[in-house]
Amino acid sequence: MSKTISKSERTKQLIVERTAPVFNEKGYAGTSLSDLESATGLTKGSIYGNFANKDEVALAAFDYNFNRVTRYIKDRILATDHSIDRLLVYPHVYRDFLKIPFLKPGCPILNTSTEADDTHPLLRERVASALAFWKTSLENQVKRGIQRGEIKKDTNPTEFAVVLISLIEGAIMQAKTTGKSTDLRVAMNYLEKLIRQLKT
Amino acid sequence: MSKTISKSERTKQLIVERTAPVFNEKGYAGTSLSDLESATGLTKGSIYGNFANKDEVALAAFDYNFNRVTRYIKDRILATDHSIDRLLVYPHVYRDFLKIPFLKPGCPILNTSTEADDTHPLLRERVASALAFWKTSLENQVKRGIQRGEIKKDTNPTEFAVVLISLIEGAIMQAKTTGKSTDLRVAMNYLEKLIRQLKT
DNA sequence: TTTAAAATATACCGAACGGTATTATTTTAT
DNA sequence: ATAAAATAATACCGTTCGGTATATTTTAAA
Repeated sequence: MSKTISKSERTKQLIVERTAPVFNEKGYAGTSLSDLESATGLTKGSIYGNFANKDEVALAAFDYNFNRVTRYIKDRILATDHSIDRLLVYPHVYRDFLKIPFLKPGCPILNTSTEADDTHPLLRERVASALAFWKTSLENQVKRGIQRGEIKKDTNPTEFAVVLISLIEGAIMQAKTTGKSTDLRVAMNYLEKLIRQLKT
Repeated sequence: MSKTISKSERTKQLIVERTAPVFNEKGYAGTSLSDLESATGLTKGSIYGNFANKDEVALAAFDYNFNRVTRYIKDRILATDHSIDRLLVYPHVYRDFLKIPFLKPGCPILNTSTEADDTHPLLRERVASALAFWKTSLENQVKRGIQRGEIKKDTNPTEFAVVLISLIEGAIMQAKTTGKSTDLRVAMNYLEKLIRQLKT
């Protein structure tokens, strides 16, 4: 099927892969074109032959970073069956968040959101979509659990989703600031208790 | 006592007051010297006569922003007596977070943390101190409540502090990203329930 | 194998960056 | 009132910024 991948498509992909970690670590304003050059080993001319401007690279980089986390979580969720176990994937993964190499610079949603919310409408919009996707996915997991009789019927899917996201993102912020994952573990232990209480 | 406030001290204060909101909105890397000029109405020469460099202005601006939030909360806490009521100040204040003018650009801790954690050691250190102060203060409030018999004895002060901070910061991030405070309210309603459950 | 097209590198643009030496102007203390 | 000292404005520094026109190389089709 996909026998022919054009050269430009390959370099485009390379640019995104190599620059995505830089954008996640340094932020949009903090990442310069020369950063992009040294990350890719390409020149400005080459990068701008594949992307219209810095914005487009940043947007593609965010998508790449977000998809990577999403895939990481999804793989682990699909490896389990019971709804409670599926939800437990979150505290289990995020407990060791800082040990996952490609997530050292933090959560792309959190990093990008705080920088872009008041300054970069396009990027903010991407983050908003990512967040909405995550939230809906969580709500659906809860609903699935209720239908299957694995999760208490009076559970509020939206409240659970918002609380889970808040706990994770808030705890990551604390861990990144202190440099220790103590608080992250405390928060994830709490989240785990919370999830187990949902069990019928 | 403080009859003589030197001119330089006054302008120093003016620079901090005027630039603090800019730093909170645009971030450290996103705020330029010309931004500082237009925010203060002063020239570079004047600003650099009072501060050694951009870093020092940014550090002072962060302290200013953090103290402002802290004072805002503290005033409301000291106006109540019962430990549960004191803790309830947090969800009550942060529910309307985005409506408080000087907090429109978001929480200074959250904004500064995500930008500085991997890029700006001095600034990161300031945020770490601010966060530690907040956490300790929360733990002490819980301990006070236990001593007074107002809060259940088996309450874990550290866990409560970490969870409260996570819920607040995580929910702010969501609200800032979506532009709506719906999720912030959901999270604060949950936090309120959580606090009421601590009551003896 | 030749050749046109596509992709990349080179060399450069004006603007904005953070920062500073010097000059002009206020304050302040006498 | 005045001189010294403190403060602010001006004018400028070299560097880096994001971006681009042009030249060169690489790729793929004929």
